[in-house]
Amino acid sequence: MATPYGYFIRVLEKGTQQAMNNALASMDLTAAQGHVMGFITHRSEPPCPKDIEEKFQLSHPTVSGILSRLEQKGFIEMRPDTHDRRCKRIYVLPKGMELDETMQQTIRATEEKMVKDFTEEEKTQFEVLLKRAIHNLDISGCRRRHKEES
Amino acid sequence: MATPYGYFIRVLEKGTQQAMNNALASMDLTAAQGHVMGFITHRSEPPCPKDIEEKFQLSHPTVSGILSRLEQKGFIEMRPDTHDRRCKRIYVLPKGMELDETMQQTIRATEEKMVKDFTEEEKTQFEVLLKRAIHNLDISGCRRRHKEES
DNA sequence: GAATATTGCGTAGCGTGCTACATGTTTTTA
DNA sequence: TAAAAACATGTAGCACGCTACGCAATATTC
Repeated sequence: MATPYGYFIRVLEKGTQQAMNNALASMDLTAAQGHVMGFITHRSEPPCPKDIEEKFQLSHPTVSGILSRLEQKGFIEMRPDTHDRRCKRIYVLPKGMELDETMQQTIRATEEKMVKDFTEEEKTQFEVLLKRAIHNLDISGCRRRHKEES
Repeated sequence: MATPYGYFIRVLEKGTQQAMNNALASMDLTAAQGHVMGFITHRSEPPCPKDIEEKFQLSHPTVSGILSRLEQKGFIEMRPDTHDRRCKRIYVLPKGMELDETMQQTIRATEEKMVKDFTEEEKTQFEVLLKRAIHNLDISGCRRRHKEES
């Protein structure tokens, strides 16, 4: 076992997940739900589930489950698109809007905590290495076809 | 959204997970199961579930589930410790022993693919930064107390 | 226009992560 | 020795990843 990067990545991922969960718990949100809420709130157009799948590289059932829970909590609402009835449009409800500011701040604070003693160079390096590692594996999240980055 | 490290970490973790799953699928193993099998096989003493929890920073129910599946597949066997009947000792069965060589090789190959175009310096740097990020979050996996590194 | 392919979503079922609670076994304390 | 604390494991129940399958709506092809 030369250098178990996989181990560190697992632990780090679990750590960030947990830190986010703790930070967002007071808002009745999980980490995944928080990220999705942020994305929906800051879209010019109400997105479809499909957009979220692509953005976060998640499978449909995963996104579907997260959206159900968000809907159940009264943060969002889903209505079929008027033109293409296959698509569902996701609308943020007032209760969901209220979360936004605190949530973004919380997410940001947690991100920053992780690299709190990194120099600017190290931050850049870290991001570069993460991206290259992702590229090397080239599963690119799922087996979805590539699209131009949005 | 300054620098969403969290995003890259999630994607990278998912990528390695998936790569490992694909690589080990032919052996009827998942990534998690493979890592646990490796640990059990290369222990001088047959470990307890507790040892695995500490090694991989996982909760008891998680480890418990993985071990059940490994046992069901006939790779391992669990018997109560003779001296302390609270503990279960985990023994690798012949069918599990057979896996080892191929499995270790596969895991290693996937790890190396991830950093295939990294210089030695970059590899070191990557590991250092991952460790520091983990330390900064200091959830240290779970809420378990620290122990001397084994 | 009709048959076919593609697309978007839903559900079933599983593995892996968690917390919270219960059980039985040691160890410690009184 | 008896009561209490600590410890290792088990189970219930949930969130979130996945694959595989099915259905309805749109697009494409003939």
